[in-house]
Amino acid sequence: MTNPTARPGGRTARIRAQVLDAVRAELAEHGYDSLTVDTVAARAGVHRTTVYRRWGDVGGLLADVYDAAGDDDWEPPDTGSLHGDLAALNEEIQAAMVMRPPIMEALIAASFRSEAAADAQRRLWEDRYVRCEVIVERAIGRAEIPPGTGARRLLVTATAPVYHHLVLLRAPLDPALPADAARTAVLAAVAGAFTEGS
Amino acid sequence: MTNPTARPGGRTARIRAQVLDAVRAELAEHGYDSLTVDTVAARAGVHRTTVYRRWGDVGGLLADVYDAAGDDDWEPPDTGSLHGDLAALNEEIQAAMVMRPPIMEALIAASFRSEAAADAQRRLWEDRYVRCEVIVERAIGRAEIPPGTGARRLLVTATAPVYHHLVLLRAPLDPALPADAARTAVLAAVAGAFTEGS
DNA sequence: ATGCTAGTGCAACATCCGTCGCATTAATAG
DNA sequence: CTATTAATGCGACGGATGTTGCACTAGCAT
Repeated sequence: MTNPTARPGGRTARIRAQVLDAVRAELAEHGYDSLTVDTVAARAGVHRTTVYRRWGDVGGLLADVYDAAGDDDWEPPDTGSLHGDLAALNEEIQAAMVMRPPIMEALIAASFRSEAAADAQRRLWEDRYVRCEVIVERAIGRAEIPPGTGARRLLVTATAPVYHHLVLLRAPLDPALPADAARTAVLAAVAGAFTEGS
Repeated sequence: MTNPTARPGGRTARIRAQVLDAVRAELAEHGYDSLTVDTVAARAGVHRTTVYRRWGDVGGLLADVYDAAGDDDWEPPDTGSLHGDLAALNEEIQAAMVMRPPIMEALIAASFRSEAAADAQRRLWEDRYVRCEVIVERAIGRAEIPPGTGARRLLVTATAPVYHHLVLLRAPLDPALPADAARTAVLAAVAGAFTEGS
């Protein structure tokens, strides 16, 4: 017996699909600036009130777009070397930040205005870091880096400069940065920077 | 002969001071959320239009608060070791992000909405990184790290994880992170991660 | 089919946000 | 002191942003 109050029927799902499609389309055509509840509702052929009631604000819309995307098929790169994996990962991050439609960029911007978007962003990054731990495990298996290397700290060291450069400093894209940051993290890991006992 | 159109007289300066004080007070009492042009104007005893004309938006106000602060007296820490300097620097960054009133945090949030705030932020960070280059020079002088070590890349490697943790991931404050990130950067620098010729 | 009701459409409303034209004030030059 | 003219005050406006009450539509159970 399902919850009698729930009603995930055809119309609800259909409207959700219409609205989320409208968000993606609007994002692709006019970017994050013109992404307002009104615009999305009009494009989806849905009344403003419906969007406000179900999603609350723009951040809620983006968060739902992200959850709906549910990119559960994503896997971290596997190039055969730690440096190759990290560099490829950083390239993906850099590409995602410049991507059209700029979903990633929009989500980050929205996370400063909406709690829902901030949560979606936290969930996304947490998920990604967990999935990427296999990169470190493989490197340990290849004896590239010492056993006991902390995966999370290594991954943050490798990727943080890319985010810092593009999101915070908003500096022009630096093609060498992904590989450079990856190389730095590898050298630090080899030197034992991420092993527990000092 | 000064420019006859300029008029930096008493009233202009007085109103600027009133408005900037109001921004700081409002920020301290109610945070960044309730920091609107209207609120600030009312608190400063100034008309809304005046604020809109001179500062444009909330980002402009924050940018001017920052410029007015003009912390030209700031100097990077000098502890006697590269690791000590970087760890102290990261501690300062972490403290600035938790500081009350949250000027730094507000400036970052505003930089996603206002071009003026984004510029102020860029200027601030650029200035800080340039000033911090002396940390790397001193370390080279002490023969802690190889000559030719790129200051900027070393500094970004050391500080980016702190920003990433607090601003993007919005994770709870990690007291060990400043020292850890500093240690990582030192190890990478010693291993030659930031020297030009490979 | 029929009734129930979650979900939606609709319109009116209250704010907030930013801009504009014009009157007024006050800093500066002479 | 007087004239000039930035800078400010003021009110009104147009548009965007959310909210609310009510009617209605369409899933779902029976």
